[in-house]
Amino acid sequence: MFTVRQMRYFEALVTTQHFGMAAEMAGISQPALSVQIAEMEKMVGAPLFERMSKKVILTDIGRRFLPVIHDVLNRMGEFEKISSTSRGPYHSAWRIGIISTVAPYLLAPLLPAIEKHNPELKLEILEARTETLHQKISAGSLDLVIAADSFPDERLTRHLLFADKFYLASSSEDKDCAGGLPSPEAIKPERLLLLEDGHCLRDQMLDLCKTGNFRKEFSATELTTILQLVSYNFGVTLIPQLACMAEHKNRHLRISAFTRDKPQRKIFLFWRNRTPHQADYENFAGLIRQAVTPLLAEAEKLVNAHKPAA
Amino acid sequence: MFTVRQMRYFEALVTTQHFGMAAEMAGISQPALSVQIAEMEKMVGAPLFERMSKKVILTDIGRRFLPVIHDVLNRMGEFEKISSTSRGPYHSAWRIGIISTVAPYLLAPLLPAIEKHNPELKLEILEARTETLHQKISAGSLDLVIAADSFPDERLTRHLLFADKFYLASSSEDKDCAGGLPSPEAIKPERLLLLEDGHCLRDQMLDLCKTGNFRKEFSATELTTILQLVSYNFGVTLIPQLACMAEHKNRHLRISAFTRDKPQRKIFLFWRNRTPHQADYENFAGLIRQAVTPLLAEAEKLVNAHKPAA
DNA sequence: TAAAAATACTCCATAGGTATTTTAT
DNA sequence: ATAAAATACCTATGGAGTATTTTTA
Repeated sequence: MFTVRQMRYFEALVTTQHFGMAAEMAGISQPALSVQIAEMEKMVGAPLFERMSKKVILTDIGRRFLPVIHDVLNRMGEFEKISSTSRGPYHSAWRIGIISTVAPYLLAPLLPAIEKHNPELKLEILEARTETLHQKISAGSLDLVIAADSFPDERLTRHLLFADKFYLASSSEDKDCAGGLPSPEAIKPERLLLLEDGHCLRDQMLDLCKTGNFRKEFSATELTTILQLVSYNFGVTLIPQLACMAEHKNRHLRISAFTRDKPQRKIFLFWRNRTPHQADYENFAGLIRQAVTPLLAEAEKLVNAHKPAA
Repeated sequence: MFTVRQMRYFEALVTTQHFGMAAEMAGISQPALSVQIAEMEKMVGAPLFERMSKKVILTDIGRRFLPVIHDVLNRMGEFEKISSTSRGPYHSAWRIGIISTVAPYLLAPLLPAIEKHNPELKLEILEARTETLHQKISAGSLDLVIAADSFPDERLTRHLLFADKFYLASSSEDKDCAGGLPSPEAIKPERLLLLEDGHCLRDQMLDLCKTGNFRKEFSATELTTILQLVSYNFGVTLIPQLACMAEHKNRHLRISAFTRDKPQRKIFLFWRNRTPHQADYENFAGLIRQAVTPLLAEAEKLVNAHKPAA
């Protein structure tokens, strides 16, 4: 229908009530403005202005367009603001998805680090399983994903954040595990507790333990829940290094490294290949690494401290 | 900033997530659409879309423009509706101003007549004095004015609605006037009651009575009020023919024609010369004439019926 | 290799400018 | 006669088309 130009001219003519002045206000010549107004009137099929000797006023029809044109032009004014406030990378929240076995343990050190080094950065966080996160980042409803290895998609770029070792989590009363185990395979399948289906951590554990014969009567959505069960000696499970410091507060939980194997998962930061924020995201990966490094180191120390005792 | 075209293309690209399909949706070629989107991105100074292998999605910046663009395009959709509902002359209310000594008496028969013959027509009515009405119709905040003779403005077209005779209004107890008077000049100035300053009817009366020596201690904004005073024999006044039938209900009021002079005022319908509704307004004038004719005739009959008695 | 978007170029429609005419006061 | 808008005519810009290249999966 009307062009933005024409609406500007219309507005100028309404305010000045004079073709010459309106043209001046719009920065064009009087005939140019006359032509555009005439064009608008042709489209509507009726006069929008009543030409009087000394001034020009809206017709009843023209008057009906006025509020809409005003609104449209006002709203379009927002474009400038959006442009100018979109300079840096932190003008809108980054929508990040994190698998649920990482999210709580990672956010604890990460959010303070962001607050300290990058207070401009706002995150929108979605905690979900790998598959959901994959769908959402592909569809564009997430900008970033933090997930583990098995996440093959050529359209996504991934940067390694850290390697997350698996330790054995058992009850402090569990005598079988008191001396540690050589490898995940040594776990008695009937004592193995797992997260519910769909969690990548569950798949990784099954893979490492090389069994399908685990305790199917227990399954939980949260690792914390599993670890509670473990602490009451209902069974054992694998605990990622990242989770150690948080879960270690539970005194009945014994965490020990495997004596032979050193199983681990790798945690990556993913983004779509052609994001315009490649560089920002790389910096962000660095920030995450900085934030988790001390946490992982503490966990390492904790496990090694147990070793001589075992 | 953006043109309406560009916003349409933007919207198409958001929904199709594909340059080729968006171009098809917009009815143009793929390069044409690419160029316009590129132009938008150049203006913003940042990419609005992230080009992926099989689809195209909004960047965080692009996402900020989306709601505004949607709103703007939606609002612009109203233009079509406004145009199409602006076909006939009755799509918006006619803003009519009527001098207060005419308004109540005229509207009584006019509004039913409109309801009957022109139910589509809606009026916005302003009752005010001549000067106010003149200003408002000149400024364009009124479309029509109904007022009396003395209303000289070359930029306004006027059509005669009717001639409104002046009769003598006196109390039925007023013996001086019992036999009628030959002319307004015969009214004793000290008995003459007038409307407050600014009413054209007051000026007309003063003119007709050729005096400045009237009863200054009474003045009212409503003719009805004056006529109440008259009925209690506080004085006399001139009553316009149009008002007779309405005011005649007061039994103490005597209305009589002057025996020698036949003073009158003429009531006109005014509009701005170059209104696009000339023809409609002429029809409207006809409607008003039709509506008042019986009222005036009744008044005439009423006064003539009194004559033999006098 | 195939699909998709970007680029190059040409063309035409449209907006704008200047000069002039028309219209109304 | 004057002021204002409309018209005529020319120019320049910008949007669109076709053909082609570049890019990425």
